Amino acid sequence: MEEGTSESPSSADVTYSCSALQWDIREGCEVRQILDRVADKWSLMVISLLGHQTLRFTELKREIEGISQRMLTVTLRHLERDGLIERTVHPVVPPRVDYALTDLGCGLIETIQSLVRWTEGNQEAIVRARLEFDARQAAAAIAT
Amino acid sequence: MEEGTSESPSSADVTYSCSALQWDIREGCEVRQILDRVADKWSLMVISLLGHQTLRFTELKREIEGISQRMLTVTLRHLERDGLIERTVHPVVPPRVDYALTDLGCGLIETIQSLVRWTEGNQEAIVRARLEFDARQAAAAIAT
DNA sequence: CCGTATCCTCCTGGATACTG
DNA sequence: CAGTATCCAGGAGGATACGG
Repeated sequence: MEEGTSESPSSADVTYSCSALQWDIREGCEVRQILDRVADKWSLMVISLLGHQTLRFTELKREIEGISQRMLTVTLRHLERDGLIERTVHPVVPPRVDYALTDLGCGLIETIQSLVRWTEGNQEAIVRARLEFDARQAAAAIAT
Repeated sequence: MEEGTSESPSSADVTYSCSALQWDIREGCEVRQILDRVADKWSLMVISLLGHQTLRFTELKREIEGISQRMLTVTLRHLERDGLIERTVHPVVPPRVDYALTDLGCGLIETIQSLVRWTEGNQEAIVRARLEFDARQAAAAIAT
């Protein structure tokens, strides 16, 4: 497992005061780490799927088409380490492992939804901004 | 500029229905893209700094210790493209360029704060979960 | 079934040097 | 001052094969 154990290998521990958001961003700061987890390519998929129900490894893999076995394992371990999901091993053959959201994980879903709603409410504006921006770029390129 | 122009180079356009979060995650979906922007290593720093006041390029670079000139430029372009910040070039010598948050950007700050508050409110639980997890890992490793 | 171990590729992002 | 261009190292993540 080479992914970097969230131990924050970089020793640069600079502190910035960001009063607009009322927090200090440090390398390896909590906020940063949670944000990284939230923005992780697969984490949100897993969290949202487990929002409905408990699922086992293979079921998750089947639902999340495109994820590799390795990345599903890695993602699940991260979420488990952070206490967002719970892993239950049933001592049967063939092995059966269930994954479920913890209370902490449920709370995160609530929070994320506000971000999602904001995005949905403003995505038209964003798309429009991008089109305008790209148009300006293109115009500038032609002028060269 | 090799960073991938958000044009979504991957043609895999799979759709999953995630009713827990009430949205479809597609490769290149809007929600994903905004989330990526929010979780970007430097974006939040820039946004929060511009939350107070208009700043120029060098001022931002000075405030965000550790950022390279290239990454500041890239980050600013992305935010500008999405309509979150506004870039004003003053035709003077030496050149002066001001960056300010747009209304859209201000709205994003509001939204992010709920995530930040959640993180702050739960970071003790998360740290505790990690310690327990790591302890279990260590115990399992010794047992080998 | 549920992983872990290994390899290998591509992308991100830092360092550096150069322009208007 | 405010970038752009180029090069390059390191890590994320996919494919594959194997183990309990």
